[in-house]
Amino acid sequence: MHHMKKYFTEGLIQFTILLSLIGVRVDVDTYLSGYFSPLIETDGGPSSAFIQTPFHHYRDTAAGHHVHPKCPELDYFFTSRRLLNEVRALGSPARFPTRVSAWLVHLVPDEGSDGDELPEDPDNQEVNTENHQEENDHRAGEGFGLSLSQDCTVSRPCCASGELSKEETLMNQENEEEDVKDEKKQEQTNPSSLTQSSALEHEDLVVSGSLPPPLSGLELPPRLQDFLSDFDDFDSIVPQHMSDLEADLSNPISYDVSLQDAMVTRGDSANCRSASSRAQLFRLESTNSSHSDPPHSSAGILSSSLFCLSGNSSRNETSSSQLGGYLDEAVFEHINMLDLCNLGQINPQMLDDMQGDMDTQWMEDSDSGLSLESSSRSVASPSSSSDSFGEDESGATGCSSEVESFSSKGGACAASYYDWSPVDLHENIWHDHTYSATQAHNSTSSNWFTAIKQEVMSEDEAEPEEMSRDEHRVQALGLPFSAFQIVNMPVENFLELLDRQNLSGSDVTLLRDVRRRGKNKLAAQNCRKRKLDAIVGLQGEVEGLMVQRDALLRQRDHTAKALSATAERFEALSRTMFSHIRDEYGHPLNPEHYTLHCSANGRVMVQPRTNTTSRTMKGSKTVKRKKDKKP
DNA sequence: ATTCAATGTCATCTG
DNA sequence: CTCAGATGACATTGA
Repeated sequence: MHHMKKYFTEGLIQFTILLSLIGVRVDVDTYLSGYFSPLIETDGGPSSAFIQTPFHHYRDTAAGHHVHPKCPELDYFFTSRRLLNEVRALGSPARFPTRVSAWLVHLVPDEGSDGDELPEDPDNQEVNTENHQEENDHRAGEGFGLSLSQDCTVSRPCCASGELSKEETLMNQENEEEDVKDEKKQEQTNPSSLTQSSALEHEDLVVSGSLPPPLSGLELPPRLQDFLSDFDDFDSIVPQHMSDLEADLSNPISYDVSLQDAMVTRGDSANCRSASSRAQLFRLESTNSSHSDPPHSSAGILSSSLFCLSGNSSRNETSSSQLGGYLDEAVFEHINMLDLCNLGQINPQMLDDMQGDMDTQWMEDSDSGLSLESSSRSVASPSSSSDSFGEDESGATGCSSEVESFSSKGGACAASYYDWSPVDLHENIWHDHTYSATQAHNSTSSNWFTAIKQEVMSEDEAEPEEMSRDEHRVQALGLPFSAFQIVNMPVENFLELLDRQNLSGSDVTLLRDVRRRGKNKLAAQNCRKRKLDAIVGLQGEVEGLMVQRDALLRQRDHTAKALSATAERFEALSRTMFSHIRDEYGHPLNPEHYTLHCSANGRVMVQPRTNTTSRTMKGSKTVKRKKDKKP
């Protein structure tokens, strides 16, 4: 189920982003009405929307597990972030043809099936014209009228007619898989090279594939070039704000991923998106991330909560971050929509099959420490790594039991996982990572042991092995307490424990060290989280100040222009006045040597200019105030 | 082999 | 003084 959902989500997201960027509003609800409709379409050949990079297929395989080895449950988030970054990188059109060409592979055979000469094909021209129109519409901010169904009139027939051979299908898939493999490499290497190669590959596909006879190889490249040339102007296609905001997108603080922990704590629910806003995909007016919709979405619990992350990430962003807001919301909203709709329609057999993979993922999910929120989800993984009971505690306030139940629910685990309410998730993710210390402290002295014991027992069941060094040391003492308990028990109980157990001095020191290290570990984690919070806050502050600075600069320019205009008017008025003013000899005054001065009482006086004072100083006293009446 | 991020640990300070 | 928490600095680990 995860495979299918992720696969479809990926494809839809990418396709949606692609279409949205060229101004086509995509209504995915038509797909959601029938969950497997994409499958039906892909039977006849890979629909352009669903041959997109199947990251999760890769991630779920042994070869591709490295994609997100630490936190598969946050895979949505990271994948969305990765897609988001890709889209952000589209500020330069270099990467874009990779996706576009994948789309074109289906577009061309469809047109070829009509048997028309491509350059003269009116439909084709219509398509191109339509694209241009969409682009123009998009420029005007009105290009959201086209629905997916319209677009599918281009791509679907080729799938239905099965004109794409199996070979071509496989090649397409391989292409996409290669894209997946090269995704990371592209990040470091020159993106244009791969883009070109990908485009070439797709072009080769088109040329050498099972194209109908009317489509000769000589005709296609110009067409592709024409089509791609449309996207060469991508920067101009994309709304102006996109390019305006590029600088901000290259923000040196990459809090998109790394600082998510910091953002987590800022996860006020007010920023979460409501599923009711599904229909407002990619609308400019809906892109302000400061939504106040409560996070009561019934679907996409994890993703919706992660959207809170997204919202938080852009919460402090000012206008210069609007693009991120647009894309974040578009991407996450799609995920939110697709996330968990119609889960009940999944074949139970498939669910069972995938359960194994899922368990494997969770088993393989290993994260030392807590990774704060992320690892808090991985409590269920028995292979949690080494040196910490912190990951045991990472369930923190009550999370472990839920995850425990999650991992034990068999085929329903995914559903139950997604059945977590957003509030629950918030409680489990956005909680203060003081772990159960607060819980233990809040509990009365009589039940502190029970509270800790329950938590630890569930965790011990989940992780009978992989104990930390301190855990091993404590166990070696033969004490009926775990390191977790020792860390989190009240100090009076800890002292009582030290007294009762007839421990040697070294053992007492060991237990004290265990307790100290455990507490300090949590403190360090909190400290780092706060630090990231501070960084993000400062970043938002800087952005706000930059906006303020820009506003002040604009205001200064405006004021300078007004002042200049006023000075010109004053000069003109002065010249007019000087033309009527005469000295005692009846000679007109030279405006270059004299200036009018308005006194506080409203009187207007004639004064020699200061820069000419040296020349006219001697005579100025006599010339001054010859006439102070306005004409 | 090197780099880097994440995390754990220690020392120290503060309330 | 002890304790808990905060934080800088360093070590370790894994990608």
